[in-house]
Amino acid sequence: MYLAVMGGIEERWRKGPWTAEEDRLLMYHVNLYGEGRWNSVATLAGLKRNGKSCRLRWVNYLRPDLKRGRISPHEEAIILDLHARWGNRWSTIARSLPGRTDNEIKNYWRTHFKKKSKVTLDESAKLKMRQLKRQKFQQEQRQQQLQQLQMQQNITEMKKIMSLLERSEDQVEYVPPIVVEKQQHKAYEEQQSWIYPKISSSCCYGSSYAPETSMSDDFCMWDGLWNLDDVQGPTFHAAKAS
DNA sequence: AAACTCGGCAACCGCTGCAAT
DNA sequence: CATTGCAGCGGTTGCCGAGTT
Repeated sequence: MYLAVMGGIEERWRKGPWTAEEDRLLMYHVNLYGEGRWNSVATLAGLKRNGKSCRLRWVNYLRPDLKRGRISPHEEAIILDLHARWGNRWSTIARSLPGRTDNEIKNYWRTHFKKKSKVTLDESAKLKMRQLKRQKFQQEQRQQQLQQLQMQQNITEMKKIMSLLERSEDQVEYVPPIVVEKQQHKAYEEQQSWIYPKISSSCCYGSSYAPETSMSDDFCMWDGLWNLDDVQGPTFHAAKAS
């Protein structure tokens, strides 16, 4: 959106770094009226910023619950772990790190790990990468297993129905589709409960992985399977492409 | 001292999903 | 159902300071 002024066109919205005064105005209005409705915050506060810019400034810099300072080794481990699981879903990762923003984590990843993956990796990092990739691979395997189980179940279900249909019609107890669906759903949940470990609903980090298979046994195989430059793996790319 | 490189970070841009109309 | 506006997300850019040549 632009505002015509003498001698040409000038942008209506201010851009670039925020001043202390702008910060003060924004903080004052958010504290007064709360988060959300960023476009009206911008105009009410008398800021020449668009709502988007206001939101970003608040979320990434002014929010009182933000944690300042360097990322701790523990946080780094969480980032690595969750990135292996979620890929570049920074906001999802940020939810597991209270006080850290998606932007912060994204920047941290880019400056620290993106480079590390290209430059020489020390052994511990390599080990970590392998572990993470292996976990990802196992997850995919479980997914496939589950799909196969579902298919098998559908087939047996179909067979059951077919055999029932073959019998005389009045002997058949009619099972409404909704009931079949419910039974299938129940069976599916049962399968999930043993294929997947219980995952905490409140916090995505902290959920346990499936039990580790012996590290030394399959290490060579994993080593050969993984291309260390490609951290995200085939599933991630496929998902992204679709 | 000047030029250059690089890391870190704030901010912008384009896109998507969703709710309201 | 189509349109519109908004919030949120991920990718990218550009600035700045510190370190190096």
